[in-house]
Amino acid sequence: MNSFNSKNYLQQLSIDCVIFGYKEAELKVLIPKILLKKPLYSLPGGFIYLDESIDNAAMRILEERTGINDIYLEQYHVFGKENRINKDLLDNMEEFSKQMNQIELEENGINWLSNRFVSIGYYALVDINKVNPKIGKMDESVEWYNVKSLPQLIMDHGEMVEKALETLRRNLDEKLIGFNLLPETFTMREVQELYEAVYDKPFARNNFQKKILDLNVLERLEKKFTGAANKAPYLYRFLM
Amino acid sequence: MNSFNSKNYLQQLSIDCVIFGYKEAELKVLIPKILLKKPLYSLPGGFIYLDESIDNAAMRILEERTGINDIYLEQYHVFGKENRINKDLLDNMEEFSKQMNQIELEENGINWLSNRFVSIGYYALVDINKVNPKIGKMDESVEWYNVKSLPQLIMDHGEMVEKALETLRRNLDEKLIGFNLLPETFTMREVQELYEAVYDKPFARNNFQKKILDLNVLERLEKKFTGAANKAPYLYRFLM
DNA sequence: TCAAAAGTGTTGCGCATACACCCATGG
DNA sequence: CCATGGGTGTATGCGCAACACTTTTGA
Repeated sequence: MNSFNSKNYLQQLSIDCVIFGYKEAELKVLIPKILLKKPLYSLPGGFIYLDESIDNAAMRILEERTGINDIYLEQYHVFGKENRINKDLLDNMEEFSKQMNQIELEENGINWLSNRFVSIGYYALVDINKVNPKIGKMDESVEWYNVKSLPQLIMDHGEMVEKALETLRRNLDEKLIGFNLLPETFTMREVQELYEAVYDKPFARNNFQKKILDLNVLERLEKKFTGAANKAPYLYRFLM
Repeated sequence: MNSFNSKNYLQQLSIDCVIFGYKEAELKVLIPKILLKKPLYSLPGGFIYLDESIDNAAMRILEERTGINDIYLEQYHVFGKENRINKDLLDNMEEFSKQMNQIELEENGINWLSNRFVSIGYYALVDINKVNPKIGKMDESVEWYNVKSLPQLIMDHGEMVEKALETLRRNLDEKLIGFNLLPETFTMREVQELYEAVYDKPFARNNFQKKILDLNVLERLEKKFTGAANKAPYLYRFLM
């Protein structure tokens, strides 16, 4: 891996990704923890090469983090307040950077990071079972957090998650993108619990089943016998 | 006015505005014509000062063009293909720039404009009667064009209008933003013709009236007598 | 009195919701 | 045989679309 060189990137423009996953009836977001004295949590992000489209940059950043590359991905908002500076990070790098000279600062991108950045927000929907979260160079760990109980995030990243969730809610029904969060086959109960996690409200079981089946985008497969003392549910596969 | 200095702006990031107006049952877009041998049409755009939010930059650009500043304005998409360069403009400035030296090129922003730009798309809804389009330094003219018969636009600006119109259609009902396109008072027919212009399809008069009135956002005022030999329509005012 | 445009009412359909019931499964 | 959870059917209300009818206006 080459050392950091800010000259390769578009200046003062970044990408941040809200990566949604789903497991055990919870909508989750992938959040790295930055390795510093005071723990900082931030969205996975990155920069755009001079000869790279913003969509490709987002895909590259996602692949770096998740190891998978056929991900549902959508640009949803640009965050560009005038004072959008990564103050949390800089405050906690003071002692770190004091021991460096100017050249070292440049080489490690510290000066670069002290700039104002306009950030393009993307959200991604992944099958959480296929993801092997990769810990970045600056990170201590990467974890899935329930979207309802995220740790405090740096800068405006909390707001970025909020807006991503709003967009997901608006698009879930219309674009039928929810199935990107599920494994290859799933039961109707899983679909319902996913919807309930996204909208944070219950749905009536019979009406929900009817609504989803009437979309005509699911193929009914064999039954799933779990050993439980009840009727075995059908498995489904998404057709599009 | 100061001479152009690219150092004052965020690099390689621009804003382009699709300014919608409405008149005579037509949805219109404000398009400047760039002053060159070959006529070029482009969206009104500009750049972002280093200490300016992107929303404020968009408002400033709009005010420069329209003279009004309480405009409905919404960021809708970022356009960032890898080769997004203003080739049309550069091709037509060759002889122009041949006669300049390097310093003059810099001073006039010609070199700056030859860069790749990521552009944030905004759309605006204005009361066309309040606007006095201002001709920019580089422009030959600024005109309102029917969105259905725009001239050929440079770069991806045609695509930008398309996407802005899609967004407007999605938001018109949900956010009740259409009234920004109408004058202070208006008849129900005008509202309907506006909707028909936006969606490019007819609506049934009685059902449309009922739908709009049931929103409870209009105040019914006095009747409007035009001298025509038919029942006088009510005037309405938008309440929000 | 008449044409043109505005205002209002009625009916039917589709969709979402609420309630109810039956079925399969393993202990 | 029973508790549990899955699958399906029916009634109701609301919003939208299609139809019809009445009212106002100035020539």
